Amino acid sequence: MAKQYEGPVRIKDIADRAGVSTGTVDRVIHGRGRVSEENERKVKEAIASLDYEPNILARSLARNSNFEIGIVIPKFSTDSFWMSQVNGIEKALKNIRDFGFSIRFLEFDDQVHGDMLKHLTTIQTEKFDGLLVAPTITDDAHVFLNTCEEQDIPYMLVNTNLEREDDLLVGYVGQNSFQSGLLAAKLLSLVTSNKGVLSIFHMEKEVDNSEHMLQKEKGFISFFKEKKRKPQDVLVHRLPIMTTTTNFKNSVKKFLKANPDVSGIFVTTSRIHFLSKVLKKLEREDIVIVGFDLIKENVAALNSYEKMFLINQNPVLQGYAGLMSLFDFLLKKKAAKRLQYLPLDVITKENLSAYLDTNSTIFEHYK
Amino acid sequence: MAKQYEGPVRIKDIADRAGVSTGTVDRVIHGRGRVSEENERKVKEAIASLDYEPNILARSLARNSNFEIGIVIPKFSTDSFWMSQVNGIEKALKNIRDFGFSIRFLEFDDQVHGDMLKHLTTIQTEKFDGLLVAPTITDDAHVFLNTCEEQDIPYMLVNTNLEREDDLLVGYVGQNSFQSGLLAAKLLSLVTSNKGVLSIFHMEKEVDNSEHMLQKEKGFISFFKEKKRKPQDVLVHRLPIMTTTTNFKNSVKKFLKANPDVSGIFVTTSRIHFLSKVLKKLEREDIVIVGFDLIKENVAALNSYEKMFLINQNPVLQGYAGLMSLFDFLLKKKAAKRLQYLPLDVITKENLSAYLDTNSTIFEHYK
DNA sequence: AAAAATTGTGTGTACGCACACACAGAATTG
DNA sequence: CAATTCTGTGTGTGCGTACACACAATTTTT
Repeated sequence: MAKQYEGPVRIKDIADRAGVSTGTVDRVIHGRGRVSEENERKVKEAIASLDYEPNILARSLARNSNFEIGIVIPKFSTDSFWMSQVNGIEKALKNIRDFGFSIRFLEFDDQVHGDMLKHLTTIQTEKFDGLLVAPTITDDAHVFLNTCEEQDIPYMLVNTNLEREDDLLVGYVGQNSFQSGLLAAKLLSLVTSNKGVLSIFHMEKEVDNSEHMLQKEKGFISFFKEKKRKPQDVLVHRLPIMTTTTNFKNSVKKFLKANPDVSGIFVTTSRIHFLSKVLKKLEREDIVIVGFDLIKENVAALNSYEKMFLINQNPVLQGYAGLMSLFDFLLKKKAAKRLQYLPLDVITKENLSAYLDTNSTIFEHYK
Repeated sequence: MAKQYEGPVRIKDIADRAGVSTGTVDRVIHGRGRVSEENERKVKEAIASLDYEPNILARSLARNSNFEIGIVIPKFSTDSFWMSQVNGIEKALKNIRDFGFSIRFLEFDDQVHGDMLKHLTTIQTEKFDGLLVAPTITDDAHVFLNTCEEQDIPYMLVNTNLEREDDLLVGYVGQNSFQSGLLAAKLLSLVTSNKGVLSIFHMEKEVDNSEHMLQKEKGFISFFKEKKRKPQDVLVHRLPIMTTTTNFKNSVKKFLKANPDVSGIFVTTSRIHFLSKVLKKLEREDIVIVGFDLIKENVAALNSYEKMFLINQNPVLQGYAGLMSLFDFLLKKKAAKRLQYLPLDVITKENLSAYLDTNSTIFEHYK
């Protein structure tokens, strides 16, 4: 009773079996109407009994349609983290270009509140088929995404997750910020042998408007709640972004004078390289530090500061997976997983070179 | 001077530019000959200057051929490492099925010398378009791969790298065994603070026939050469695979009696869970151990033995990347990178759950 | 030296499959 | 009976592939 293999079923086979033309079958498949009930029934029966599945290659080729995806991320020309994201995005693009996908960058300055909104008119005027958005500034992002909803444009979030009830929200890809805070706490705890006081540095202007930083803080603190250490053992310190290096150095100096028993510091951004330099100058290299992202300044810091860990968010993979999810959503009409968390890679001076060697190659051939 | 975007370059564009027909362009692309030097030069110039890349959809559709790939790996029904490889392979297959790819498993027992060779007649009789081979047993593998050469079947190596001068060798994907030995040495060295003697356990029947184990040993030892520690500080110990657990326990016991100052052991296989159990029984949990692979027995070991590290080879990614490389090679006629090293993930009790959470999702949507 | 056969070089075009438009014929309406 | 709507067919398109064929240049045969 095994079904005999007759090669892939084509639309022509359906047409023959139902006694109609391929055009009619096509209209049934796409619900374009203009088919008598009688024929529609026959065609559906034929599709079911022959177990027809359209050839996705021929479909894409024939449709000959273009999908334009807008990439809404912080300006990347000067930022190696976002440059890596673009890297991943372009790798994904290479894979899906033949399917008619093209991209357009809509950069904004994430240090300027409201700058993201300058792209609102572009979104409204041109018709994008999808957007890849890094909602780094929470309130701006919500305004922006509300407009996407109005324009009926599906969007994918990267790097920072926002909770929104929205059918057009394809999903989120990035790190689990809460988990990364937890991991940072574990690392500091392990290496300092639970001695001294630990601290969180938020080195960023708008902390309360940065969802991922808040999540990292929560994760960090929750580790100590579990371990029954007193909450007083954790200091949260908010530093505005440095206007001058001297400025920053002085505020760290003041902080250490007030808290001489600090044994570890968790920096919730990629700006940890500023801290490592200052600690060296202040001769406080006994302090263990944990920060984020394998940008080049941090690679240098890792090599010169002994007690330092980096947690990498794998920006290349983020960009790659982000665009691919939109592809899946638009072409296969397949919902992406709502939350795609990427691995938290721990990098030390020791495994740095192996990490750099290997991670560049894993996308070589994704199709 | 920016290059204007004119839509995808088609084969017709090349033909126009070179002043020939599409057929001629096609013959140049595929090296089918019958093209004058003059025209060949013109076509190649046009391809280069227009940055032509063939539309992979149209190519597959037109070629209308099937590719059958043989998967030659150790039997996976009872082995969770190879099961994960199959997992990755099947994920890759899902992506490339529409391009006419199908697979067929040719399993062998890697604990039985020569078992791999039972598939030789299959290779010779049926015509495979490509093979994905795990050359775990060196001499068997060479015999096998020589036959591939005779049959003109391109092959991709996974998990274990072999040096072969061979145009049909597409590439290798897996870990850098030498580097992983180096990393193991670093970890042990760090945690034991350079006190005591370190040892390598090869828990496998045929060590000299397992290229990756030999490489791990070399990497491990080279670390200490750099650090100017005396070679005597490293003991290499070869254990045959255990016939009975008691048997194994006794040989470990004997080893520890002879070498009471051992502070760390590097196990070059995934069988580290046997060792952790024995050390617990012998009350030598002071010994730090490093081993390979996140198989379920090792996950359990990780949770019950404090001083243990695992280096993961990411089998899912290996299988995935292996098959995708063959796809690239056969369809895009693009040579894969000869060596694709995957990241060396260090896993401890601490980051285990985050690792398990995240790593499953990254293939969701690769196309 | 002429004719025939062989080789070299190149063009034209029918696939593969799904899509979508132009159009034809039938049924329905006014 | 003409005009409109509905239903369905035919066919050109997207792009690359690969075969059939044409024509020229060269070699071989007579």
